[in-house]
Amino acid sequence: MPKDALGNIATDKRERVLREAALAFAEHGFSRTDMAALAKRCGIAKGSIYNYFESKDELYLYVCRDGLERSRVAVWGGVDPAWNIFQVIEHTFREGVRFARAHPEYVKLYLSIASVGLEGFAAALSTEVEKPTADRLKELIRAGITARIVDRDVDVAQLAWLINNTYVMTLAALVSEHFRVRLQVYLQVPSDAHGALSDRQVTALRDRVVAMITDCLKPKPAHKR
Amino acid sequence: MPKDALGNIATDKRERVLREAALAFAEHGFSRTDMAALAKRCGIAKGSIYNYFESKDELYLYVCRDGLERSRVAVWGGVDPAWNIFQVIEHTFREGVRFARAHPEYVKLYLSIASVGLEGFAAALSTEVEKPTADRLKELIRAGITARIVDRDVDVAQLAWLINNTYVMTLAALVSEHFRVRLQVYLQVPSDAHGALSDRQVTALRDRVVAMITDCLKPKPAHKR
Amino acid sequence: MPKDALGNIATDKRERVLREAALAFAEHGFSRTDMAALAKRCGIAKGSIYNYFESKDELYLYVCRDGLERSRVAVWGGVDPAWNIFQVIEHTFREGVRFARAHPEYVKLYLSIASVGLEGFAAALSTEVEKPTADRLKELIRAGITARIVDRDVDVAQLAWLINNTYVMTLAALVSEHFRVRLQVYLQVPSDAHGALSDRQVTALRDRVVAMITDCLKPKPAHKR
Amino acid sequence: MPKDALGNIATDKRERVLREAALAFAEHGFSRTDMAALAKRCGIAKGSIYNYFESKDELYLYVCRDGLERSRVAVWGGVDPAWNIFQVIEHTFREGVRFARAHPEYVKLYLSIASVGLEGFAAALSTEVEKPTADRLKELIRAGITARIVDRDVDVAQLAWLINNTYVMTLAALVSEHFRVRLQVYLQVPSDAHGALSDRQVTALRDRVVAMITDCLKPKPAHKR
DNA sequence: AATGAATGAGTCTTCATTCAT
DNA sequence: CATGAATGAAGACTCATTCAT
Repeated sequence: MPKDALGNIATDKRERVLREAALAFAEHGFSRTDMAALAKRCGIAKGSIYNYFESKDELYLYVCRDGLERSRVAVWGGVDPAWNIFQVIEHTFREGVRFARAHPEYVKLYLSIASVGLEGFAAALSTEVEKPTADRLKELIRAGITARIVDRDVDVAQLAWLINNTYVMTLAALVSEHFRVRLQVYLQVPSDAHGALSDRQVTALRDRVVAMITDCLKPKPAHKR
Repeated sequence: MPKDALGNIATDKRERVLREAALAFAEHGFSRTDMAALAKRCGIAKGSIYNYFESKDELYLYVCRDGLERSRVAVWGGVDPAWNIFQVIEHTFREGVRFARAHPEYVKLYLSIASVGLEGFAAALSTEVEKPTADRLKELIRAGITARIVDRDVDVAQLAWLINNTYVMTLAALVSEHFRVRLQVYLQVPSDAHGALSDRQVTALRDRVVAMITDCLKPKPAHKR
Repeated sequence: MPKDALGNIATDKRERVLREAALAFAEHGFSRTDMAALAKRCGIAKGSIYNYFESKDELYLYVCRDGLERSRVAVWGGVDPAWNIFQVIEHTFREGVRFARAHPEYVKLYLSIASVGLEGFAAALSTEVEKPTADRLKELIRAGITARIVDRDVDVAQLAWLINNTYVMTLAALVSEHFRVRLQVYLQVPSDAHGALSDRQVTALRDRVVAMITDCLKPKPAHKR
Repeated sequence: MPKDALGNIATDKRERVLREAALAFAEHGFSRTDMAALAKRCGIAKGSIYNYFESKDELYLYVCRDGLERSRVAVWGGVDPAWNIFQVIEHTFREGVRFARAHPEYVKLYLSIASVGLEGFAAALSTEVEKPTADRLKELIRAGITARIVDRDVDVAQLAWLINNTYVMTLAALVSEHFRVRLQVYLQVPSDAHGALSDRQVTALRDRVVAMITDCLKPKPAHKR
């Protein structure tokens, strides 16, 4: 969808544009991001952006897609096909949290695609983004049931949804003021003066959440009989 | 915070302004909502809005707050203090879903306070909105444990968070394109041509979700022994 | 020119309106003075001003005229018809300075009628305001020549103009940032931290200026022969 | 202070903008000058002005400064360092009057910086504008005293102030309705139907004023003895 | 491909004035 | 005569996009 020119420029310039655009959109939101200011951040001329992309909309869509792909690679890239659901959850939550801390802008962009006023974008991305994860989670749960490491009575789809809800809410808490406050109100995690969570707290939180999910998956003793 | 004039005008005019503003902000988002167009929708002159509110920002904040209060009343207003956690969940999910279908705009506004670029607003509202629900849920779970209708080993705070996550995601699916698609991808709920969920589907979904939560809460057979 | 209503309201309310209007116009200038804010300062409703005056323009004109009349009374009111030019200058400069310190707003309004963009107003007021003073000054100088206390060779009209120029510039320095700075640059009068002139400095300045004028008027020794 | 773009555009376009802005501000005053109308006068788009200047305020300040500099060059540019005070007064009044007739807008802008409501601007400009002239005048008077062409008893600072007061009032009379009326009331200069002064009258007026000043400076016969 | 000046529709906000109560 | 809500034209400023160089 971007213009050919995007492929013809130096790699580091392309990376710079995509990075700064992601940061800008994440920081100010779509509407409040100023193309002129963005160009300046990128160290290029205003007009140059329009050599790479047709419009602000297209740039936004591309940056979102690109960011979601980067997330996917970071979180699922190292997943071993041989792993079971517990190993995968352990891994994806760990990598997801790490990625959210390293690149909050991409998580923010993910959250923003659900934003009011941007539904036109969402339609294009939602399935594309959610389907692969949903399918893998469900497949892993089913495999877990077969392997008798997951309770046989669970509602597979529902549980996959719950796991991903938890994942999304956990990452959201790391990048969004609102979700961080919400999480703290529920889980009573103290925050420092600026409201940020420490590495230690984040790790503890992640482990606590993973434990909860594991607990939901585990075969119930009563049923083992 | 609004100007005195807001309190001096006819009730139905005030309601009209608040309703139309909520609809407009929910439909287009904060930035893309045009004050002139909004005034026209309200059937008043552009300048009149500025007799009621200092600025677009103040109007937005007021409308959000107002909408959140309306949600609270609709969902928690009919809760009987004598009810246990299961009854309350049953009730709040039922009323929450009903409210979301009747007034998707308010749910959208709730989701929007987490939006990028509006974090200044969020700070003012997040705790105010989340705390009461969090406290009540946790209190109900604790009471349930005491009454031996809830598993004694659950992590109270975590479970309250999980319940509310589920609530939020369910309602979000009713008002947001992205969350609806996401839910359908996970739960494989079919949608009609326009992507909307039928009443029947929504009811079934709600019951399925409530059942899952109930299942998480119930004392585990293994522990009963 | 004002409406009848102005004459029908309590005297203290009328005084309040005229005083606050003078202060407001002097502080912000005509264009930047807000009728709503002015009404609030006056402790009356916005609409009430329009019961007294047809328009902002009319109010402004009336306030200017009123202020100029007050100046005239304050400065020329106590002038004894028997006094000579030196006594009158002594008196008017003393009272003028006193008035400017007590009511800088009226002096500011005088200066403002010369402002660009308000020439329509000026036309109505200029002659009305300047003529009486010009005539009295010239008459006094002529009488001084007859009485041989003023040099017989002076250009009467020119000197009257010069005296009034000096008067205007002196008062202007007391109420206007620019003219104060200008005067200080020329006369090297030090100012305090806020740039204001002390009573002592003002008195000294006034006497110095009056002395200069007196010097211009006095018969030249060379001519006495 | 203006943006870089101002320096990058064609010289004639820049000159056009500065000229039209000076004319517009001088004609209507700051507040009543409409940026959209100004842009049209300049033959450019509304937004273009904002490529050159941050705001209306900045444009105004720049135009004033620029105009004052032009005045300075026009009036003082041709002054020969060897000239005495009489020659300089003769020259500056002649050139000042010529400039005021050719570019009344710049003289109006000078007068406007003293206007009520614009005092913020004045602070920045007053000293900058007045100091050089004040210093040169005082130096010339002092040199005149040394050369025995100026009365040794004059108050140098005061006389410099008086000379400049006269200069300002004379030029003001050429560009401002109020000051013209005021001057005519004092000096009984007749005006034509439109109130304007003819070239002949202006020249006569100028010579009369210069003569008065010269008279104030000249050594008094009494002292010559 | 790069630049950045030019554009003008669009947006928020102000404010003098009116008028129903 | 008092009030203050209502009006809508006006005005400063923004910004995505274009295009000549």
